[in-house]
Amino acid sequence: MRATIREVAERAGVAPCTVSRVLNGHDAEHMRPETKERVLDSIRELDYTPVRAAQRLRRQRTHALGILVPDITNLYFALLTRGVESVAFERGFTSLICDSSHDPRREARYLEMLLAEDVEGVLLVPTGRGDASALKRLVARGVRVMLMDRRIVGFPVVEADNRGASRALGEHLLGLGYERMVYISGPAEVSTAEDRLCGFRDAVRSEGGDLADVRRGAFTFESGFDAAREILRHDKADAIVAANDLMAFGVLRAVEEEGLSVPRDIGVAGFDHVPHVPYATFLRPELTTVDVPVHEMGRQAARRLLDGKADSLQLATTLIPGGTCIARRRGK
Amino acid sequence: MRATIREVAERAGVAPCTVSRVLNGHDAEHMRPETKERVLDSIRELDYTPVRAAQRLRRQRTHALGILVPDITNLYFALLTRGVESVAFERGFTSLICDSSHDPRREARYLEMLLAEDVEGVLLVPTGRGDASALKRLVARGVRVMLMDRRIVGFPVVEADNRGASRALGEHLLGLGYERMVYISGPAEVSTAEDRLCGFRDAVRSEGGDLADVRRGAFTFESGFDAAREILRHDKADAIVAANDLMAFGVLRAVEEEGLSVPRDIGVAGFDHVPHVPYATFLRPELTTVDVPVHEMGRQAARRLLDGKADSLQLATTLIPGGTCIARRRGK
DNA sequence: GTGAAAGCGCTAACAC
DNA sequence: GTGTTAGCGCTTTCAC
Repeated sequence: MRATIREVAERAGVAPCTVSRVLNGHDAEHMRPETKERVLDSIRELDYTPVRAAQRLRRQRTHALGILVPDITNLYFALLTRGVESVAFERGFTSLICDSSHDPRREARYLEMLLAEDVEGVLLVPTGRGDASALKRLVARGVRVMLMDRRIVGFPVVEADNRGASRALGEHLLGLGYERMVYISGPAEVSTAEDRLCGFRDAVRSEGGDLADVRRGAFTFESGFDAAREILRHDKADAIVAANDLMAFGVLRAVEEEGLSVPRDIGVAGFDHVPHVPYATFLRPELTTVDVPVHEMGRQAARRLLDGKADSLQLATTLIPGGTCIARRRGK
Repeated sequence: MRATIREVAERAGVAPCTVSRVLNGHDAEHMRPETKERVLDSIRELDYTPVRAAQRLRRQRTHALGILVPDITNLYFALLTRGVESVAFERGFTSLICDSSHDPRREARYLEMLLAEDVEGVLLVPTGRGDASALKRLVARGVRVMLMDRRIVGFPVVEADNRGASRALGEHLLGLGYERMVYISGPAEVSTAEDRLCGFRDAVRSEGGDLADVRRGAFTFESGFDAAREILRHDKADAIVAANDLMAFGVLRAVEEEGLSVPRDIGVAGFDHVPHVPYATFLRPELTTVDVPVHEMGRQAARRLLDGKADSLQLATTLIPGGTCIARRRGK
């Protein structure tokens, strides 16, 4: 049913290796053009495609990459994934995209699977800082590993300058005159959450002040909503700052239900600018946030991994003050 | 550096085929337990994993599936992809997830790539109805093809009952008393857009009326926003119905900028209930929409493809009247 | 109950 | 310039 290299060779009246040479453009120079033509004709006539498994076995290379993120339905990670995949595709690599669902056990299973698939590299956004063992096993096998967005000690990472950006955000808000800010942080085991909290604290403390309160969320809409409700009932916050936009959306919702308005009654800020596509910005123009160049993060991570550069990289971010996008839109 | 089956065999003092039998649980019954133990020990000690390429070559099966969607950053398709992948993973299949970016040429390139990867099946949300040729080539090669969400004649599909659901939506809105409804449709070459428009028309006409106007959008936020602006300036609509939620979000934004309020001044409806995760519903409780069980769509499509059932399937949908989710939340 | 041997489809070193 | 040949790592038929 399916043509093999031998059938192509027979039909063209040549040996299999000649066909192979044509396919891989090997000694295209030293080959009689008419031979090449005959081979190409046979390939076309038989609709021949090389069997990848045979190539991989023979070449001892898979040209495959694994991408493992905590949640592909989260726009942030979807854009990151796309960045990685685009570079991989350009360079002739096949990407295996996996979704750990924020579950370290699923993460471990997928790493196992990627190992079994003999990927040459893995680009990973880890669920936490736990299982370096699974990663070390990959490295021991010669698989290149590059972390994205979140750090784990001992592995290279391409990440945003979360701490610096968060400090800048804090300074911006202090400049607007807020004095009783409550911070909703993210999961303890995630470096981005920690960095953002630290950076924000840096800013507040350098002014001699401190945060009115810090609560821990889970980077989800619900957890932002619940935390904000609590804050609005008990604290006398003049601003609520969430460690990511998803939680900030929850805050906005809670503020709205309380009959308050942003920024008149209270300030609200997020982080990571989940929108990237226009609609969330349009829906929530009052949100102050920080843009993380997540697509570029994916591209850089893939490039470095493929180029064999095993060192880390920090990407710069952009502060998006509330209201900006609306203004831009109106001005166009 | 990496162990092969022969090394495992030598270390266990058996022949390679015995190791293979253990790995694949073949004649586990007729095997001396101590032999099996010795083999398992060697596997563990050498951290052995079979080379997939060799297995695939020998077995003449890849256990790989292709998933090709127009935009993985769109939550709708991300959830669909996840549904497919979950079933594939459960059954020991590897998924190759691809993103055509709504571009028929990229779509063709990815189909090519999947063919080269020797996938056993392709689950596809086509960009349009154009290139059946690429699909036919796959089928001719023995690759199973299952469409999702959007139809192309001649191929099986798992889709929502868009026409029926849209009719129900129309009847619901008519029941609320709207009389001058303007419809924003989707791209002409996409069956879902066509079906939704037809169904909505069915409803309005069965009451002896007709739509005040029909405009064509591109299923994007921007196109919904722009169309709504036009409508609000020229038509005297009492309701705007968009063929998907993304455009409906654009409509809501335009309505807001116009200083109008939903549903007091104007009704707004969407389709496909993009939220699925709580946050969009929370942010936009006033939107009336139709829930499409898109994760289940993915699971069903994968199951049917893997089970060799090459017939189509329509899934039922659920009407979500505006305001419902807020009410539910408050009640909890 | 286990082993020997062939071969899946391809590539590359070496012939000529 | 092109062909011959060996072998990548695995599974499976057929011996015994």
